[in-house]
Amino acid sequence: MPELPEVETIVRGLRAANTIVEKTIINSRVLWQRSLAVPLPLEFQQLIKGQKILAVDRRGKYIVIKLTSQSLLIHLRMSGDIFVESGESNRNQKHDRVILDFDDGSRMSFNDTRKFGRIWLVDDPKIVFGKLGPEPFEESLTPEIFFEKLNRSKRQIKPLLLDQTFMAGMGNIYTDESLFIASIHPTTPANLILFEKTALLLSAIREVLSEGIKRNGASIDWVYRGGDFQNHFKVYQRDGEACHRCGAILQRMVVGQRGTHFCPYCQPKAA
DNA sequence: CATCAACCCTGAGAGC
DNA sequence: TGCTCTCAGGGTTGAT
Repeated sequence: MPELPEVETIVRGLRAANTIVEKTIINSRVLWQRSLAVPLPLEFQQLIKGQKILAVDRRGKYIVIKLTSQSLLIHLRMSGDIFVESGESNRNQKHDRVILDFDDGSRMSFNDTRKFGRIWLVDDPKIVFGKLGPEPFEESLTPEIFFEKLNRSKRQIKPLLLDQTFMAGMGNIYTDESLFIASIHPTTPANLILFEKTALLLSAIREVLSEGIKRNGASIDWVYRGGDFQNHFKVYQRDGEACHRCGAILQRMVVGQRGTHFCPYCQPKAA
């Protein structure tokens, strides 16, 4: 499930020389209509044809592809992935949903098994992510401001961190890992967390995301292959196993309708 | 404002 | 081997 580090890894790959930047889209194929959030397939194909790719960026979990006169936004959601290739492909193309053909004979495929991913072709990206919260690495997001944001909410800390309007980019994995590092129970009301603890949480978030980016960036090929961060989870999907820090048996519970993994000893409910 | 259920989907894993 | 059932999971929407 692509979260910020996975999306960042894909974006860096797409940004690499001779991948998609500077190429012109000469044709597009929409194999699953609902992968397009906006506009409708026919208009999408007419509008995107002839546009050149100028740059690739990331905002939260969105891939932002700047075109000549518009922006192509891609959200991978649960199972989305991007492949760029030329000539015959030995890849499983079963779940390809939208394909862009380039002027040099190569193509970019949006592959999405579960069909949750979405693509937007818009004049102004702000229309799509106008309400997104700050980037976790934004310098203006100081420990003081982070504390104030948390202090303003009575919501449980985990669902709050997953709320993209609070902060953009966090997903289930990195949230569980961050809360473990900061020793905060996932159901703790945000406004009850003391300043020192919130500062620790912010640095934990940045540490975990950086580690994720580093691991996925370690992929040999530019295409996202899953990286190897999954081998470094401290709590995620480790319920029933021993906590690396204290040896207690890690637990799983549902918080805000999400599977949540934590250490009952390191992350006591009293916080 | 906070919480919650339903929905969108498929494949993996469990149970038989 | 293979069938049926359950469920995860990001984000949106609508109800409480």
